[in-house]
Amino acid sequence: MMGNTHSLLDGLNPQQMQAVCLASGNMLILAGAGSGKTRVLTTRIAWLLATNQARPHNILTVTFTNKAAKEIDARISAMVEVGTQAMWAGTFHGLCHRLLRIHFKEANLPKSFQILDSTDQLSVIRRLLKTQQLSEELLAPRQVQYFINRHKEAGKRSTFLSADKPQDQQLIPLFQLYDEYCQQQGLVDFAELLLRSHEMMQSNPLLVAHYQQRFLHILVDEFQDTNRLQYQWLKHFVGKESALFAVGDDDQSIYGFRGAEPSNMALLLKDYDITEPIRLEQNYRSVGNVLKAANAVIKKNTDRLDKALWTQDIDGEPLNLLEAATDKTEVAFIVKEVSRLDKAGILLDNIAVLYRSNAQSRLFEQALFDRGIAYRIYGGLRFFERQEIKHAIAYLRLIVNPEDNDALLRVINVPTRGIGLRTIEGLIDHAKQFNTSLWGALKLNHELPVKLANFVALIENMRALTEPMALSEMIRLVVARSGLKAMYEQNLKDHTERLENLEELMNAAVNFESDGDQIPLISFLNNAALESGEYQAQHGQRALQLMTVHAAKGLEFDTVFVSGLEEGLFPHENSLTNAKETQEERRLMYVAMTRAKRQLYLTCAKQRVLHGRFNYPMRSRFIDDIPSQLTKVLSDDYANFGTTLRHTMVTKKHLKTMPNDLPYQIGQTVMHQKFGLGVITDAEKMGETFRLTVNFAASGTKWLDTAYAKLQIFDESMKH
DNA sequence: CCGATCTTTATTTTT
DNA sequence: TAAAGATCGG
Repeated sequence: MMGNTHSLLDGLNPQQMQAVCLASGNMLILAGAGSGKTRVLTTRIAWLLATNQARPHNILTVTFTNKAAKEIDARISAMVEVGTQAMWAGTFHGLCHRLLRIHFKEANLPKSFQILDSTDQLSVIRRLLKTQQLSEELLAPRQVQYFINRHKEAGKRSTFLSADKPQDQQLIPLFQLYDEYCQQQGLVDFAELLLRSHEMMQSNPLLVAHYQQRFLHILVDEFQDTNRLQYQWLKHFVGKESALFAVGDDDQSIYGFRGAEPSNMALLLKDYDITEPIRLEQNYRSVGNVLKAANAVIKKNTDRLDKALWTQDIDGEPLNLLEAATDKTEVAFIVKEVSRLDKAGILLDNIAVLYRSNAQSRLFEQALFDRGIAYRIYGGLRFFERQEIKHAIAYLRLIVNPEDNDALLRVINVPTRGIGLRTIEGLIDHAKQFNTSLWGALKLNHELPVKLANFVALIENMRALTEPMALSEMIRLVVARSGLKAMYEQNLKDHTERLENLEELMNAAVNFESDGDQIPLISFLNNAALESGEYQAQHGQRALQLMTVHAAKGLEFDTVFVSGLEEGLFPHENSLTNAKETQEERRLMYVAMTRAKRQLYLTCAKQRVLHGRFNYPMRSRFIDDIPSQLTKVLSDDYANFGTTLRHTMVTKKHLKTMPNDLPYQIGQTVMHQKFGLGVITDAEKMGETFRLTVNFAASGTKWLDTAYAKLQIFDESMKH
């Protein structure tokens, strides 16, 4: 089983070598972007195995995404001959889930507890607000959700909170009520997975001893993204005999919104007496120009441990900059460029299009489809969050556990079967009265209205029929019998896609049919909440990679397009009021740029449709932070996109509202003496003059009358 | 009391 | 734009 140890270590630089071959003890590796972080992590595992310092079951590897976990597993398998099944590798949430399944009793959970994803969580909260007679206007469900999650991620239960602010007086009891409801229903939200297993370990020295003995090596990737609870959770596993190996980069901390505390890195040094972390500062990924540009952007952040990332590589080509006329021409340009690169021999897998938010993927999808370019979108509308999938899953959940109120409410009238709001309210009252589940209330009543009786019969009938079936067959039957299939077949608008997704659900189920440990259906249902759904087609096929910047972390590509670089989109407008969040946006930009090995394109549009409206954003501050000698400005070549352009501009809305004698153009950048630079977003004729709506970079939106306001048309050539 | 249709509204990032 | 809520006709 001994691999060749020397070939494992070939080509590592001294710092990487030091990290891989650490003898014992805990260590933090400060690893800049592209410095071989993942390589060090995986090589260390392979080295531990190859030199017999550890067996697979002694190793616990924690990552942040399922994709990263798979990647690590694949790389190790390629390096060593030992099977890695006994190794525990996964996300914090995945690992906690595993723990709770094994030790459900110690965690005080029912055996068949279900995981609540964020959408489910929100609807539970909505319903809770309703039962408490609290109007959503007074207390936004999202705010309640944020309150609960934020505290759980800090390791706090409602009972440990004191109402400092007046609003907390309402929120704390809600938090408590929510937790009671989840406990009673056997529901576990994402943060609860962590908190619950943390508490379980805390009160269970035997378990702690067991796992400390088992896991001699605990490796954590992307350590800068751990939150306080995750940090405390990790501590349970680090014993006298075990070694914690954490890898991170504070410049790549992009999960602040999820409670990530980059300060955990400093805490780690202190708590584990690490005097000197190992620093990996040589970048092996990107050419000089890309690295210089990325450094110029990140340098503007104040809260950072300054690092000196350098490369031996050549400068390479300048970065390509494009300010397109519209979001459509931006996409058209990128797609055309991709097709050119493809023909020039760059593999499509090696090209990525990145964007700030998932909604931006639609335009690309359309354009790529039209052009016949293979593409693969990661994330996006998560497979298991689509309504048709949720409906199907709710039926399955009801079959497993009829007491599942949420599942029942979701499908009792989907497809519509004449059970309306009144009936359901009556049912809820009835259940409350007899202190039972909704299903219990249905069974209690012997004179059920026909429609309700039919529903009960349907569920029981499906349960009986599917009992002997394989999982995928079971899903097929449920989709057909429940009427979901017929419902989507009738609905011509989106029927193909939804039916295809249901079909895909059956395909995904096949993978769980041979899961020996558990009842396939149960393990399938639980994975549904945690897996983001890499079940998209085109597996193995060479395809252009599309994803959010968040999803791209840890990956690298020959050529990278960062699109939608506009103020309000990237940096996102929700982050502009908060300096901390603006810094996170900047780190996000840094992550995006450093994904590129050889070529980097930065693009933005002067006009963009957002939430179904036209917007005229300024280009992103991040573009202006890059020294102009590193960039080359491209044009989106109007002639080629004339059709798309005309299509966008000549909408009814524009014909109606745009006075044709307007001396300016919508979308034009103008300079105002007092307000500075801005973009004209709207115009209205007011008698002889016009009232312009101008979005100023510094001071926001203003209305200006052309009779008074002196606006200077801002010449593009002045910028560069 | 249901269900279809109109209206409103809220839109980041991930597990 | 799309999903959730409010309204209206049967």
